[in-house]
Amino acid sequence: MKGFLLDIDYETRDGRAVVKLFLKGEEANFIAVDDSFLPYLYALPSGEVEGLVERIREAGNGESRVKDVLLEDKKFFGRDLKALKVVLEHPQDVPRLREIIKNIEGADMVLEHDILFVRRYLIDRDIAPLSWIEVEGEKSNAELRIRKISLAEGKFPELKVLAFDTEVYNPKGAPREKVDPIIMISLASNTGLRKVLTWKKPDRNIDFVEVLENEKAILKRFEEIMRQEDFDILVGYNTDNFDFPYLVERLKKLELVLALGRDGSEVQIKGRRALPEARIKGRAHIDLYPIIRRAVKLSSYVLENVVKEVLGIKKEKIPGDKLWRDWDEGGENLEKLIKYSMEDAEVTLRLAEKFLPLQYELTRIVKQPLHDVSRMTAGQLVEWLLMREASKGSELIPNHPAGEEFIRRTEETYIGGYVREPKKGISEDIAVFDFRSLYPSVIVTHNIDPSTFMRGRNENRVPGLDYCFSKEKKGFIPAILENLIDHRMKMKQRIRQSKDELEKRMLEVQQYALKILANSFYGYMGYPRARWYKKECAESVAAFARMYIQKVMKIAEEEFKLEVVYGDTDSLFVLIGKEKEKALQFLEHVNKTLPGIIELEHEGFYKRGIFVTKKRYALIDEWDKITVKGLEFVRRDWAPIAKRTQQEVLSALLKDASPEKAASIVRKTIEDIRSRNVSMEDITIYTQLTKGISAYKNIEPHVIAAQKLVKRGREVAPGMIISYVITKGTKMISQRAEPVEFVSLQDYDPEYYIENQIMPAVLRIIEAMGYSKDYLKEGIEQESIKKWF
DNA sequence: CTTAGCCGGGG
DNA sequence: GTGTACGGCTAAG
Repeated sequence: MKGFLLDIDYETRDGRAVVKLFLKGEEANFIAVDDSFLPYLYALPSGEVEGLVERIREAGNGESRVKDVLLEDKKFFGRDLKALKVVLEHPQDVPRLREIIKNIEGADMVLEHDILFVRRYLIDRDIAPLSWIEVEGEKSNAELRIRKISLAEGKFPELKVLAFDTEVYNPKGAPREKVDPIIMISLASNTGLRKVLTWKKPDRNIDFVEVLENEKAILKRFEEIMRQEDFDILVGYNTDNFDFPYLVERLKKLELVLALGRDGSEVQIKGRRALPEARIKGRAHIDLYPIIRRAVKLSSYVLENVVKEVLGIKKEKIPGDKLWRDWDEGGENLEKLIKYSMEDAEVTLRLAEKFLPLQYELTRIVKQPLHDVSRMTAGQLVEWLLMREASKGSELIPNHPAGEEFIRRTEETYIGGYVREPKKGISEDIAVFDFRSLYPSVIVTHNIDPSTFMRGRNENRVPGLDYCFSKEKKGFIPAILENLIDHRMKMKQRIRQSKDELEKRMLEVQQYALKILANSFYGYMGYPRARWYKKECAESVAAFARMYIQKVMKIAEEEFKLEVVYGDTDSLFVLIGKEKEKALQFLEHVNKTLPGIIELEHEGFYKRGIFVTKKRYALIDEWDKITVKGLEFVRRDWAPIAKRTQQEVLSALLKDASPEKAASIVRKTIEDIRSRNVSMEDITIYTQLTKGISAYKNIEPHVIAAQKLVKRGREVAPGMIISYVITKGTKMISQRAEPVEFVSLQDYDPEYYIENQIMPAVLRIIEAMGYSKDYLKEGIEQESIKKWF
């Protein structure tokens, strides 16, 4: 039978671990089970093997249940060796045996003792989630008992995706599980479902509303819809951290059981100490929040902002204190609330359509469950890819670093990329070049791998270091990376040839997934938690890269007489004047001198740029599109006026090339602040109170402001956004934070807003203009820029 | 300068 | 569940 693997899990039946595969069949969904797979670990013998085998078998007698000990030929960091595979009864026997073997004489090391059972199953059976699987076996109850399993061919099927959002009554700031009910559940699916489940009837009929008796009833109805429509994927926004944990607590309180899992199981919240995650067996639960955080850099990840930046949709947010009032007041306010809730689910679905395809592709490359892959960092993705490749090539998988080793690694540092000190100020007609995937190319070209690393030789030597990398055998990591890069090149070729837009889009996502992975290998080797960590490798990649970028800069300056105004790691910015052809000649020449797959590319032309310091600059292209790096105000506890002023200054410099105009904008803003010609909104700073006031050790401005709210008889609770302004006075800044509702424009401290908000935002840029203090002082008798402003 | 503590998203 | 985040920023030391 053929099935598309959606999810995998295991459970214990009669003391035996049974792997459960959730499959989407060609006709119907089904569950297949496999009880033939046993957990194991490896022990490395330090000397004579016979005795060790005996000792392990004896140690296993009784409680620890050793099924078998097998001598295998394996490799460890490329070296051939013998390892003992210790096969056990149940995954939970593994940690116990691990401890026993560690203390047995003659065992050097225990390996592969912490690989989750189902993940190991996927690797060893060589199957992958979101792929078609051929299973042979016999029906037993509602399940198929697997006799044989293998990968199969097939087209990616339509997956049924449900986006959902819950609204919770919250009269005291953050809602309290024991008291505050869930008042709405909104649903939007790619099968056309649009629905808000609630238990308060709006005055007028709204077609997508289903009014039920009470909270319990909407929860039950949610379960019913889930089971009837049998969704493959469930998406939400911050649902790991809020919606599902809250739902689970409410269910306990209401003494209600919801079987949302495909096998009738309940939602499980895992990882209490770290970040929680909500698992729904048989379906993938995807929380878009962590995905979007990794995928796009934004100043705020509030849903409304994400939707605005990513989808270009304007959507209003209902502030926390308004939500419960709207519910209480009913009438039009209730209708508004219902519509907003519906909108939340709808935009979540739109975001899912945008971000899920990449997760699908990463899942298919890394070959671990979608639920897990969607929560992995880039380093984890690389690691799972390496783990599978290691097993294929009988490489033993190294352990994660233990306590002290991890600390040692975090303390190891090395020199990173080369950054050229910029020519400060405005430059015109700039050509930008960068190396195509420089770090991955260096790893492959120079065969950089823990197993090829040597010291004190001369072949393939790392510039400036006593390291070199043998080219005798292709390293484990470069081999995998090369494969990935080849694959991606072929994909890009197919994109160029394809005429079918849909196919192009699919291939585009695939090549992008490969790019993400390829670009993560360098970081991985320098990541302290990595199994294949090797500082010297990461260090060498950076050293080779520095050599190449410096070499190319030298060619630009000495052979082509092009002025290099800036460059960072893998890029260089040169003044090209009006001779655009020269850029291409330079490029062609450079590429003849570069070895292996290392290649320089032309990134673009810009008509103007401002360079402030390393990593801080702004460019404008021929179509007036502005790119800003390192200057943006990403923190939300900046007053709006500071950010706006910075943007206006940048625009004056880039579009008008007018430092005078920039200066006058700053001057005008300062005047406005001094003369109090600003709005409250301009100067209000927002920070969330995330716990009770007394729980804070550090007293920050928003905490002081919250204390003042309490003093005035207002209730504050965790979760409230505190809006405050900094007022006049001589005390510390934090002591001068006042809740915005208790102050007027007469109270704020202009000097604070000028010195701590406006100045940091614009001063660096203004200074980089080569704006001598003298120039700024012209006509104004002041000593410094600060005073002049 | 380094170190310790806090924050995010959700309602 | 054969597992335990993370990177950025601020105030204090």
